[in-house]
Amino acid sequence: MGRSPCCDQDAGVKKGPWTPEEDKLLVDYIQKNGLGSWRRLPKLAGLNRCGKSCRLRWTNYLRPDIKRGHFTDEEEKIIINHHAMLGNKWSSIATKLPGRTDNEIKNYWNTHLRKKLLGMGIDPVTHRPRTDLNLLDGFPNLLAAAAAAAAHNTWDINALKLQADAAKFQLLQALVHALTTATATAPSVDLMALLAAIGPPHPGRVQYDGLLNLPALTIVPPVEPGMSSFVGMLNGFSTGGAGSALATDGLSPMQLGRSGPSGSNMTAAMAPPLVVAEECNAGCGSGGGTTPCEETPASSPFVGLENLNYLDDLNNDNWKELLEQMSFLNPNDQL
DNA sequence: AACCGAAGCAACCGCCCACGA
DNA sequence: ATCGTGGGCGGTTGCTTCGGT
Repeated sequence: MGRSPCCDQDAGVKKGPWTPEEDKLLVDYIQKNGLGSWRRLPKLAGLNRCGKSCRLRWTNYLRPDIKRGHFTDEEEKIIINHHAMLGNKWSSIATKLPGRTDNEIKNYWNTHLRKKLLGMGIDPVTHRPRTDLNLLDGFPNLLAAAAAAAAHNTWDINALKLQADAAKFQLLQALVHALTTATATAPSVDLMALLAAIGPPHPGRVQYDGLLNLPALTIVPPVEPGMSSFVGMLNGFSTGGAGSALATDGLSPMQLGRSGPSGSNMTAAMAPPLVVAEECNAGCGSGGGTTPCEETPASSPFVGLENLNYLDDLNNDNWKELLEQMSFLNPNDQL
């Protein structure tokens, strides 16, 4: 097979930015003759460019149906949703955005959306909440951002809500870590009371006071640097908590990582996925594989989450108080 | 006004696959 | 079955613009 001898072997072909004159030659030729062999096109069109360069210039810039300008919120949403499912399959994502090129989407992702997700505490690669404790530093800001997003009804409210819950989850981990670590100062009684207050035991809520039943928790070595794993919590979350004081109701299935019935997917449970790649239900054979699904997903990863009542939690001042109480933790003490 | 670093983006590079001979 | 070619794709580069000092 081998790599095709492309323009890189053609001596003297021009590289770099295209001039308006070159653009005109290319556009005129394609309008007159249509798309054909890109390799032969430069010579026929009178361009001192390689065919590949002509193709890229045409598909990414000169094509008449190209839509330029700022991406709308709706387009951003589509990109993020599909990136969560397809990964860096920019061309596949581009098919969902008529007029946008894969290159433009890729650049927009790298320069805007990636940073946006990072700013929200979301790993742009896994679309899961970042698992480092530094996230907790920004937890109050996260709450404020989520509240602001709710007030303005912006699209990323669900992401923020989920992220806030993920942060809470990590906060609980930090708390349990602190409570079970000899190096930490003994928590105050107020902190204990606060823990219980955050999660009153009613349907649809994690029974956080179960965390106080620490002997029931099994501490295992960190699954990766900076993370600890609490089998007791994990089992409680993923199995419904038979024998555990924890209930699963307070966290969505997505946050629970859709781990198997055994709860063995420890990483997923410790880092609840914000967006879960849906299995392709269009029969294309992809979904979980490397082949991008070309079909429109049956549902957005966010669909259905709107019904979850997160704002009550976000507005729960007890969380903010808990953060303040958590000051006994060494900020540099990673889990 | 000049300098400098960061950000944005167009374009290029090189690997890969599909397809026809 | 093998090979050559065309073209698609994701990653990277480098130029330009912008904002801060």
